[in-house]
Amino acid sequence: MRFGLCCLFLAEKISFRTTTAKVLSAMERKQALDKVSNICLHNSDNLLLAVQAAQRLGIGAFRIMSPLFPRMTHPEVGYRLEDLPQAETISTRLSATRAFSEEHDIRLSFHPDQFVVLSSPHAHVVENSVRELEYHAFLAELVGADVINIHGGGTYGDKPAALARFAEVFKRLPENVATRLSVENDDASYTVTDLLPMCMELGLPLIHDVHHHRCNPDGLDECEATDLAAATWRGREPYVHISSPREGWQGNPKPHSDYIDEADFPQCWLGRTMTVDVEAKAKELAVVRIMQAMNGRL
DNA sequence: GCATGTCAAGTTGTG
DNA sequence: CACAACTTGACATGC
Repeated sequence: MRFGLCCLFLAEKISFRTTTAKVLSAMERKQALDKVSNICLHNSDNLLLAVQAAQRLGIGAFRIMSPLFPRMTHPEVGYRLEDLPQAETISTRLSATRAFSEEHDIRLSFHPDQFVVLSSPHAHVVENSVRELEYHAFLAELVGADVINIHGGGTYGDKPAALARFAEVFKRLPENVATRLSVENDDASYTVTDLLPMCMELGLPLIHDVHHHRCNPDGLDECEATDLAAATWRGREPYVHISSPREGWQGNPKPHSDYIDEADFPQCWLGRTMTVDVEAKAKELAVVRIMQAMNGRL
């Protein structure tokens, strides 16, 4: 079992920069490309530092933040890597990240944000979503990430119809996206039970988020959900997600706490081969703490 | 320096 | 009906 860190560090001096479309659009094109080039290089440098820090801390997976190349897909201020003055240095840095990650078996993934909705009835939403997935796949190929994980999206009052739209879009995705895509149960709409038939049909891996499962239960117990989701990975190492509720289980359980409560770690995960992404505000400190708490029982 | 408002994008649930 | 939540802060601006 390996544990994964999501996007950011708390104590380590590793940071990622971003910018906004508004700022870039107020600049001359060349000036904007200079600015974004500096940010992309900074982020590529820090991504290498991130996987090195993960390796040093015994963390076996890292989720890369989506805006590694900020606003790359924006219709007005978007750009290609080769447009950036420092493109070559940036590529070199990403290759180094890939080489380091492969050498030390650090698994890399992406989790595009809520705007990626393949089940939407709106053509422009789906179109933007596919473009966003292509951007993630482009980065994934450069750094050697094997998973791009999204949610089912909205239900629009009819889950089967929404999932049918999802499936149709999936079948048209470019190969570099389709071979990396996974879908995760969420805390409001789609459960493991909802997603499983589509995942089996499409050969699409299902990520079991046990916190979402507890917020949005479907009758499966955690072991059943874990087993069924794991089978969709067809021999690849399954991913699962865990977090603890900030206000405890008696309050609103959805907001994430700083650390993982050991009691929230499913017993039936013990001894399994899988990647456990830790979604906790204390970031690498939370990952290290739960790894130590579970030490000897994995 | 530090506080504050803002930032592309979707959808759902809460007050 | 506005707004927070989602995986989540960081940047730009003005004092």
